[in-house]
Amino acid sequence: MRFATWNVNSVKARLPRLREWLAATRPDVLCVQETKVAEFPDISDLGYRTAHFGQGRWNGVAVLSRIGLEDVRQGFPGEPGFPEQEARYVSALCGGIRFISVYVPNGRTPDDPHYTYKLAWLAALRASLKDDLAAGPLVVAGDFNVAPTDDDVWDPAVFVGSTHVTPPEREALAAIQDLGLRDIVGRPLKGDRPFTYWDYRAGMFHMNKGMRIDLVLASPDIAGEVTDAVIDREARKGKGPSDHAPIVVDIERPAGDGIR
DNA sequence: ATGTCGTCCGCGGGACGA
Repeated sequence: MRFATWNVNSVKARLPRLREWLAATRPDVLCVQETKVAEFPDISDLGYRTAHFGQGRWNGVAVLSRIGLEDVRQGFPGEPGFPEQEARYVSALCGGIRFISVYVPNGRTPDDPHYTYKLAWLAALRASLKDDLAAGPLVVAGDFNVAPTDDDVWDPAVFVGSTHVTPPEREALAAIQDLGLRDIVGRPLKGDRPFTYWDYRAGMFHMNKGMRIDLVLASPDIAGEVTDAVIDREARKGKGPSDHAPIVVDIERPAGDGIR
């Protein structure tokens, strides 16, 4: 079985590349972030069903699956809003695994109300995941907007005083992992840094000045079945890429336990 | 790092978010 996560930065702008990538990579399940549309485009011709929580101009998350899509949940109990709920969480059961696609609030700057919102959102997500973990195998994947350690940013000195690297953000993320979720780090296909995001500006991708802010966290049973995990930097190249690369994970479990 | 790209409004390019 193969699954993946990808912040596409607008599914409308990315649709040709998303379709090509799905056809070439054929994940059984894909967690998508930043769809930026109200309705997800029809990709049923590629064999995928879609669970989408869209908001329109901002945010938007989806789970795409070709191995079944049951018990869809848009948002989670106790989820904070700003002030209203935003489209940052959607989950579904696919082949007996709960796949959760998350787009964690950016936080903007540490003195911004959005930063407080980010910390509250992560704490509430932790409480929700604790219940989900008790129910069975799960994967929570997406754009966490937190670099777990200084090794996960191209130059820690540049990020002093910025969001994504502050101790409270890292502690909130660590508290989620401490539930027993394992961080499945993708292999970089070039260089030795597992970055998943490079700013569009200033040739950052070309210079490999990136960040690892997209994460795949898996329950122990799933983590123990991982045979490979790769950051598909090819998807960050060329004309009209997202600023994030997909993380593609292979596990030895047969796709969908026959549920297709 | 603030060098780009996406959205919206609304018809040209500015405002905003990331």
